[in-house]
Amino acid sequence: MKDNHSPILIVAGPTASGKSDLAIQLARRFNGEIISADSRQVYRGMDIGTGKVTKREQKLARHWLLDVASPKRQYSVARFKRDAERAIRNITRRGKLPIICGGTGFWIDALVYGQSLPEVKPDGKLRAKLQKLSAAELFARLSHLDPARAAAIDRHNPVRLIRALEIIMTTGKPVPAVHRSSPYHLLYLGVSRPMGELKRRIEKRLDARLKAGMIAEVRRLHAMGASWKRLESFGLEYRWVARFLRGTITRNAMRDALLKDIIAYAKRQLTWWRKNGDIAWVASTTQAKTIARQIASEYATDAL
RNA sequence: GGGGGUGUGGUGGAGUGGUCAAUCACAACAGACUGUAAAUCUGUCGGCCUUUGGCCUUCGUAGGUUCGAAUCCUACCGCCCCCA
Repeated sequence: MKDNHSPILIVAGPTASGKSDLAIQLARRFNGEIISADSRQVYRGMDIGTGKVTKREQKLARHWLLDVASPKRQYSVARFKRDAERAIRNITRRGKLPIICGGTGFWIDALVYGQSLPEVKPDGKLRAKLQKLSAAELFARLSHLDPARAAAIDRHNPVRLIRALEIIMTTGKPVPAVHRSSPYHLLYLGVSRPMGELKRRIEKRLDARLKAGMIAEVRRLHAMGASWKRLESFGLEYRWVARFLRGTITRNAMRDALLKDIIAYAKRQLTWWRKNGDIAWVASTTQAKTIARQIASEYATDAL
């Protein structure tokens, strides 16, 4: 853990684990600022459905990368990486501790493990064209153009196949292999809870969101120009509430399906982190505080 | 009391004589992930084994018909509907 890299605290964890609250506590304790690593909280107007921290909570600790994009436009890992790096530099320069907090594992890893993403921007036209092809056809093309990538890719996954084709067709050269080292001194916390407890929290929170005006929020987004298709692609509350608003399902069916989907999502998040040996998992607030104390001493002795 | 219907794996629900351990969906479990990542995608899912195959036990219960039954017959039990 002793190196010259600047320290970064990460608070990751599945949805409804309580990581936002913990991050705020840690920020207050260690003079930190929070960088949200959440692929849906970057969008303006998506508040209730994403569980975005309130303005009042934002006063307790400064938050970065909330509300930085229009829901009508595409925000992506690459932009996140660039924006977050800028935020980290800004925070560090002022002698404060950057705290990455979020549930989007892919984004956190892209930022924190110094992966270089291929310099190929999404090409809407090309994607639209490729979308018409079946997975088998896409795979056949990729095998022809970039056999190495084809060998490693999930041949059934159109999203992956299309991006891989986009890269090879634009650059003509294969994607470099991933290396897993970090330019930062990582203090990687994971907030976990027993599955039963997590499910209860998810359900309770879902009902609170419905009561708090989640349906109106989605209606507003659509009125402001976010297409049904777009809302569908946001997943979870935005997907299911949009279906309800279009009248394809009842309110009860919406709630049931949504609950299942959120739970499945939490499991997928856990799968992402499970294999990551850098993470120190905390299961309770007390445990988090203990770890925080350790971090405090470490941070004081070798980081600054 | 009379008539009709129905009972399938954790759930819903197919299957109506052989190719059925039983379509499918959901749940459950496991996994992938390089600019859509709350998205997208994969595998397992009765039990056991020497696991591209073999064996065993399952389709309300008990018998029966048949070379062979989740599928046909009889009785019983449960549930539903109609008539009384």
